[in-house]
Formats: sequence, structure tokens, C-alpha cells
Amino acid sequence: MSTRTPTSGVFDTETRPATGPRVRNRVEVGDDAPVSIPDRSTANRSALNAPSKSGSLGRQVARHLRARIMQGEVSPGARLPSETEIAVDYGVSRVTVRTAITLLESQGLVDVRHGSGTFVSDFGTEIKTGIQELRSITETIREMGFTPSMERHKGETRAASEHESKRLDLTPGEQVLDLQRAVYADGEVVAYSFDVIPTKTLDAQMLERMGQGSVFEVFETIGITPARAMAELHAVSSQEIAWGPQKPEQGLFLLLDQVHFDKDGKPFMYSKSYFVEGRFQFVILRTR
Amino acid sequence: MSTRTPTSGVFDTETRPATGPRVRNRVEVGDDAPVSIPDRSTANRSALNAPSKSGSLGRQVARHLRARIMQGEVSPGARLPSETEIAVDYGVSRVTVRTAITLLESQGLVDVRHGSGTFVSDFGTEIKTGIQELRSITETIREMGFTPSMERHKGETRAASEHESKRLDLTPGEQVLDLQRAVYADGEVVAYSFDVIPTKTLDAQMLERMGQGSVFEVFETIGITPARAMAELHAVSSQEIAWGPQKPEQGLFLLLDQVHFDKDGKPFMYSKSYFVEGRFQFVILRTR
DNA sequence: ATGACGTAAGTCGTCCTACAACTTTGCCTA
DNA sequence: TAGGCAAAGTTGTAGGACGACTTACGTCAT
Repeated sequence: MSTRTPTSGVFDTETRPATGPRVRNRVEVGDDAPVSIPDRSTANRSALNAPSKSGSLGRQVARHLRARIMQGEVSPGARLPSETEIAVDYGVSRVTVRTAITLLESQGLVDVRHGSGTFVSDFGTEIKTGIQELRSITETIREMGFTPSMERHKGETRAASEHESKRLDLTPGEQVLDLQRAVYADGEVVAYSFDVIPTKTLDAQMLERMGQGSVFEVFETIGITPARAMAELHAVSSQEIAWGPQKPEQGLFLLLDQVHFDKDGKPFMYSKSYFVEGRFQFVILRTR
Repeated sequence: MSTRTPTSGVFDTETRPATGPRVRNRVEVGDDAPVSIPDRSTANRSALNAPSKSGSLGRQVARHLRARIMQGEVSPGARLPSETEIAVDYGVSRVTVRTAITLLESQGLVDVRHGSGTFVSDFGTEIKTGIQELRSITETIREMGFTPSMERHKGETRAASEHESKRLDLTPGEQVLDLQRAVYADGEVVAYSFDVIPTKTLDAQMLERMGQGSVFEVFETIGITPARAMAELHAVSSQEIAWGPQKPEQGLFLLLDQVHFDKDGKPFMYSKSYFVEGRFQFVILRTR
């Protein structure tokens, strides 16, 4: 469609002074072309297209900025360009940039200081494992630099238990797909995943595909987009959970017990993920 | 100072239609006083003073709205007044209200729908236990409707361990206050707290007060405001942690291993909080 | 009577302009 | 040399305007 500008070297913060006045007492000199639009204007406008077209413009900008920061385009502690500069850069209004930055700030990724600028948080970038953002386990593992894989242990259809019916808002006795899988990172077991999915909206072909790759990808194809998950955390010590040759001896797990909802607030999956203690680092950035 | 308006009954969403036009085909009739400012204008303006005066105006409004929602002033699923109405109500601009609502949305408390309105999230109010927001344990317990109390088990000064020095960015061998306490909710033990605080910036009197009430309150008095915490989650099974008559038999805990930072990014406390599994519910709202 | 359609009002999303509040730099002065 | 002051840059707030989307409701054809 349009030329996709590579995202390297657009933040040129490193070469500029951190803040303060630029010239001051050599005003009349024409070393700084006055009113004309800078050369690189709207450089990133075209970048807001491919997978980031969903959501409001502010969210799109936030996602794009987030990716660039994660990618290390601005080092932690360094200052971002001013809101005005970013606005010009993306071809949007400053208001839009502000909503984007507010989002990033609430995620703890950046640090806004009145009168001074917006800075990349010192931690921020290292929280790729953060829980509060909704991602699939495989996605998270991949972002951590490992190669994810899965092994299906069980995949059968059965009636939902009472507990599951309540969580998934089902009529009692409704059919669900019971999926039990081991999750690997670079060949080492990191979690045991128990997913329960109502079969009501699924055909036979879907059921088969659920067992293979990422469950979420299958959901995407039928128009179900995960929007939220309500998760509970528990410590569990049990020998009944794991299986296989890599079964951990001590039987100690961190349980993420969660119900997934789509954008309309309808629950579509209930899953219990038992993370083997010590093999998966959960990090939370808590803010006020 | 100024009269503090009680916060009851300001959201009158229940008595209005959920959305859509109000009158439509009886336009000329004067049943809706046209341009004059509504009677209850700036009703909540004065409410933005007491403990919520810190931070930007947008954050103050966000805090106040949050409190009102938590308090049940709007039931889950119900619509909030329009941004314009809230702006008039608080006597601030719509921009400010929007930043406030953006914050609440990022916390999962409300749900903004373009063209329709802002709605209180269905979960929302029950996430009083959320981890991502930084609060003291006692504060959280109080918000859950229980009465918190603490019992000091140990409180002595010693040299920091290597691990602690690294976390707190100290010079090796520096003195720290080692605080070990049991946390109660309505007389039942819910957690065992191990806090390590550098004594460098504290005098003897402070040290004594640290043992009593909330550690954070003492920090506030010396100008240290907690801004962030970097937390790790672990499942722990051990008999070495708890003490006293209520010591849990199974010895299973959820460990929140965290370093606290002030607004300048300086670490000022390292704490390990062992929550007795089953007695404290951790809820996380995960969003995209 | 019933259903499809269009329309208008309400609401959030974005833009523009302007100014206030705050921070930092660097010069000027005592 | 130390201190203060002014200017420029940056984020925070305000007000007005319009676009985009959603919903209720009246209208019209069936």
C-alpha cells in the first residue's frame, strides 16, 4: 500500500541536549531554518497501518511507541522527543499523543515529568514478562527469547462441571473441550495448562485445530478477540498436576486461574495454568 | 477549610435513560431550561482537596471518581455521566476529565465505548485486591472490609546481606532495619512480612515508629513517597517462615518479593511478603 | 400490524489554539 | 565566586469546534 518506513533511528534523543533552551543569544543568525517544516515530517505516519490499525488513534500511537521503546530505540532513562515533536512526526494532534503517553505511563513504561519531559522508565523495558498485559503463554515465551512448544496430553469433549459452568456462564451439563497440555521453553517444561472451552460455538474442524497451535489464533479466525482476563493467583503444592518424564519433583506451582472474556464481556475460555516454580519469572510493576 | 460536599447521590445515572436522545420532538417547549448552568454545577469541585491534592488535576479527578465508583455510587454495568457533565460537575475542562477516565480505563475500572458512553466495568469493583496498584497491605485489607492489625516479631538493626545490598543499591555492609511482622485481618493471620530498610536516612525515633503502624506512613513524614514497586511472584513451601500459634500447617505461601522505589527512582525498601495460601485473594485484571 | 429504513440527538475521538505551571540552562550581577 | 534572574523548552489545562460512532424513535412501505 504505502511505503513502510523502517523504524530505526527516528528517536534522535541521544544527539540532543536533554532539555533547556537550544540557542538563546544568537537569534538573528539563520543557522536554524525557521518556519519550514522539518525534513522528516510525518515520517512515522505511514507506520501506523499494518497490524496496529485497530483501536483508537491514540491506542495505535501508543502501541507503536511501545514497540519502538521495547526495541531499544530509546535507552532507559533517556528522554523522548517532546509531545509536539512526536505529534508532528506521526501527523496527529498533540492531544492524541498525550492519550498515548498517558497509556504508556499507566503501564509503567515511561515517566512523565511536568516541565521537563517524558523519560523511558528504568525498569519498563525489562518487564516483558509482566502479567498485567494479556498475552498467550507461547507469545510470552517467545518474547523472552526462548522457543515455545506444546505437547498435547489430553483433548476430549465432556460435560462441564458445576464450577466451570459458573465461571463460563453456561447452562449446567453443557459440553466443553477439555484440553491438557505441557508448555515448553527451549525443550524444558515451564507450565502445565488446563483449558476448558465451550464447544457450542465450535465445529469439528475447530476442535481439532485447538489442540495444535495457539488456542488464541483459532479464536481469532472465528471472530473472537480476547479483550480481558480475570485472573486469580495461588500457590499450589501437589503431585497430581504434572506428568511425563520432566515432572518436577517438589510439585510446587504458581497457579494462574483465569477466565477469558471477549470485547463484549462474554466468557469464552476458562483456564488453569500451573507454572513450575522457579522456571518462569513473574514480574509485576506496581504503580500508584 | 472549604465545605466538603458528601459524595452520595451525585451520579444520577440510574434515573436517566441509558443513552440516546432526551426529548426530540417537543423542542420548542421550555421544559428543559436551555442555556442556564444546571443547579448542581461545580458540586464536586470542592471535594478535590483533602487527601487527594497531590498529582496533576487529572489524577486527582481520577482518584476521586475511583473512590466514588468503589463506594458503589454507580453499579457495575451502569453508565457514568458524559465527559462534559463530569467536567461541569468538577469545574474542570473536558481534557482533564478525559485523562482521568483514560487512567481508570487502563486500570480496568471502566469501559469506554465510542459514541455510547463510559460504563463501570462488570468486574471493576470487585478488584479491590488488585496487585498492579501499589498499596500497603494494611490499606488493602481495610478496603476489603476487614480490620487490619500487626504484630511485631522482630525489629533489629544489622548489616545488609549481599543480596539485599544489590537490590537496594547499597554499599556492602551498610546498616539496615530488619523488620519481621505478622499481618492480621480481623484477628486471623493472612501474611508474614519481612521488611528491610536502610537506616542511613533514619534517626532513632523513626526506627522506633517503623515498628508500630504502617511503614509507609512513616516514610511519608520524612518526604519519601512510594511511587513504584518492582515485584516478583513465587510459590513457596516451607516451615521456616511462619511463627506463633496461628502458624499454618501446610506451610504454603504466595511470596511477593518486591523492591520499593520513590518518585526519583531510588530504592528505599526491600520486602518479602509471604501470604498464607487461601487466606488472601489475589486478583489481576489482564487487558490488552 | 409489522418490519426496514432514515434521521436526529447524544456521546466519545480528534483537532486547533492559547495560556498556565514547571524545569533547566545559562547569563548577568553583586 | 555565589547567587539570582530571565528565557526557552516542556508538560498541564482550558475552550471551542467538528468528525465518527451509537442508539432511540418516528416514518414509510409492505
